[in-house]
Amino acid sequence: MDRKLTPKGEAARRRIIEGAAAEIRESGVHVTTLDAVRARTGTSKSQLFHYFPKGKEELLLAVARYEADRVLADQQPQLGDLTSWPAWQAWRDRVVSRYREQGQRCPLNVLVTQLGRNTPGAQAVVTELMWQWQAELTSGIRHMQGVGEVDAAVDADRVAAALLAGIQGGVLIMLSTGRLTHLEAALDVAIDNLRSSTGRPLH
Amino acid sequence: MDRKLTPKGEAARRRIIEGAAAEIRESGVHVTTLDAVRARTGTSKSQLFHYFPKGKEELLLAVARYEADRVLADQQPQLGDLTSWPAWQAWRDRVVSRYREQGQRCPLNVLVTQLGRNTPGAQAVVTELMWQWQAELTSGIRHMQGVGEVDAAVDADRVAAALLAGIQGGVLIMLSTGRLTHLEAALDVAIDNLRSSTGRPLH
DNA sequence: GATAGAATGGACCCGCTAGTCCAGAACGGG
DNA sequence: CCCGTTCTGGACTAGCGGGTCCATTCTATC
Repeated sequence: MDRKLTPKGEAARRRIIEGAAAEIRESGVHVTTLDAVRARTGTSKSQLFHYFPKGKEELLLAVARYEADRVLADQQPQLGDLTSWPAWQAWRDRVVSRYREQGQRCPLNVLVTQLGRNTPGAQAVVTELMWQWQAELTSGIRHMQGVGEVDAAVDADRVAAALLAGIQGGVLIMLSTGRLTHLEAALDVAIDNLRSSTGRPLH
Repeated sequence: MDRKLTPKGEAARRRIIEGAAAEIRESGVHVTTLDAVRARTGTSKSQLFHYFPKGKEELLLAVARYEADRVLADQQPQLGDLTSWPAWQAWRDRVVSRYREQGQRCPLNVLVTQLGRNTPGAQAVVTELMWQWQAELTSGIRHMQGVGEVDAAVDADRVAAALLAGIQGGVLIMLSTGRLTHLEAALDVAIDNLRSSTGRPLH
């Protein structure tokens, strides 16, 4: 990983990763060829193998890391500040509008369903992403419990897990059907249920 | 589609589809080669193109239809009989145990994330599957509203959409992380919220 | 400004895979 | 039993894509 790279080399390496990521987002990982990446980034075959000696697999792993970082970053600062109902709503709107914009070019889904299946390394990246994402949601729910807006008896971690699943599924269904309704439903129903939990009779 | 096929031909065609489906479930669609299907099903190259003249794409579409049929069939009869809380629980357990058994070899996910992306035809198969699945869930919720077990003010279709998204995401996360917790959480939280909806103060 | 190591260009190779083709076997209706 | 159709076997092709290799140019440091 930490080979000696001059600034120029660093820039080239970065250019390759970003170009590959873009190419993969547009075309899918199994359609993307090294030659397409090479052409898009204005590099040569030997550069690809110079910066990623283990070849395509190593490049894909780097792309996975790159995309994973973006997924959560794209939801900030809202995701890290789920401290009131308007804040929850703002985050919800942010998520929905982001997925509306990007349509079929979905870094998250590419990462989870295409990159994440190939190697244990990429799988670990996905797992880590899910872990962090859920931690943010759990933290938001706990905060709402702290200020009495959510029933203290709610299992924050379980609800966060369910919400995360709903988001993942909503995105997946959007990519299959072209409709955002399921993503919106998952978010709205989850938030509604949290909001109306206070004073709800426990079973 | 309805070419003249003798019983023998029908059987061969069927054998090819099932073999291809099994191969794809085990190895993934982009790894599965026609030669692997050929070897597994004890057929020859010319047979593959005899029964699927348009080649691999046509075969994959047939596999998509085959797998889509199985996904819902595997949840029956429970999915079609969501008429009491124990019945809901039975369906929930059925789903969980099925996905626990099959582990990484998941027809649903192969269909949605690998087959469904290639052609408009396969995409339509996936959309249709989601549509039917959600209709079954909606129908179950409406029935519970009819017998007074779920608040009549609940938007059955929206809650069903959210639940479906949760299932899809739960399965997806299971395939990424190896854990069933998110699928279970999505199912349990959704059912819990339905159960405790009666008498809940509406926002 | 010399020199070692990094960065780049691009031709080449090899294996793999979808798809073609033709010859021949099996089948079914008359 | 005959003949057209369906079914099967397997060799062959064409092109693509990952990976190798070596020659050349650039860059940093002393």
